Amino acid sequence: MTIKLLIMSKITDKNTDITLENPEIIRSAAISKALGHPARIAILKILAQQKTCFCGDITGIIPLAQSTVSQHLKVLKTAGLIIGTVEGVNTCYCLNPDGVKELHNLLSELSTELVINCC
Amino acid sequence: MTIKLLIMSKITDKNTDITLENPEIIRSAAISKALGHPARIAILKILAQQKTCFCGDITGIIPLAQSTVSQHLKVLKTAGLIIGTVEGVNTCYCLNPDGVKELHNLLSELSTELVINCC
DNA sequence: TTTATTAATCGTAATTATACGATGAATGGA
DNA sequence: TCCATTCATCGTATAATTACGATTAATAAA
Repeated sequence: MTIKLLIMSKITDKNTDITLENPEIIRSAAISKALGHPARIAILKILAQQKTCFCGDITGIIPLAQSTVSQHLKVLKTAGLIIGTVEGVNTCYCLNPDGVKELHNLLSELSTELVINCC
Repeated sequence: MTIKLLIMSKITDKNTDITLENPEIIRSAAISKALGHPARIAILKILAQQKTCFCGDITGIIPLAQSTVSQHLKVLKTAGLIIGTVEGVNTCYCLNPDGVKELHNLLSELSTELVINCC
């Protein structure tokens, strides 16, 4: 086995081994955690439906205080699932394509792995 | 519109409307929350790989105290993602097919909705 | 019967999450 | 310039999460 292949297998191992240090597992958990509140799923769905919207729009739709909505938006932003752009006095939020793609890839990979190997 | 259709449309609305009371959103968030920790994703992957295993096996693989693993197993069980069967002094855990299917359906539906409508 | 093993639960401590109102910075309009 | 609007952040209270060791109940083995 060449050194290159050895390194490749190590990289592969790192992403397939079931370890708490596995970056795929860590990232999947982080994304799932961000999805782990009804308000945040609702926000993502609103952004998917309306493409872009202001923080105030969301506050109008979801019956939570403005500060609470802002906190949820921060969680989604920190998780890389949305992007916020300041437009004058408003902040325009939209889905982050990269984050959403990652979400889709990681979660469909995981859920497929689970359904296939379901007892 | 007949009464039946009216009722059907109401049921449909209940599952498509973006509300914090929408059962699909609530369930998706609950499942995501259960996935929201690396240890729990690792446990699910172990169960997918080994089909069934005892609590002690998992404790051997994941570097966490037995009580902590037991707590994570409880979270997954409460979320309906795994099943635990007492076998003598051991408890045999396996994936819950119904829960895993629900996970797969809800999360792929959500992630597809998000990727399709990504800016 | 006594002892060992397994795994759930209890008790506890530290951290994180969730919600709200209040405050403050930035911008737009009067 | 002054006021209104928007939204992030602060302060804060409460609840939930995460981790651990200790304990307990149930079963298996000696």
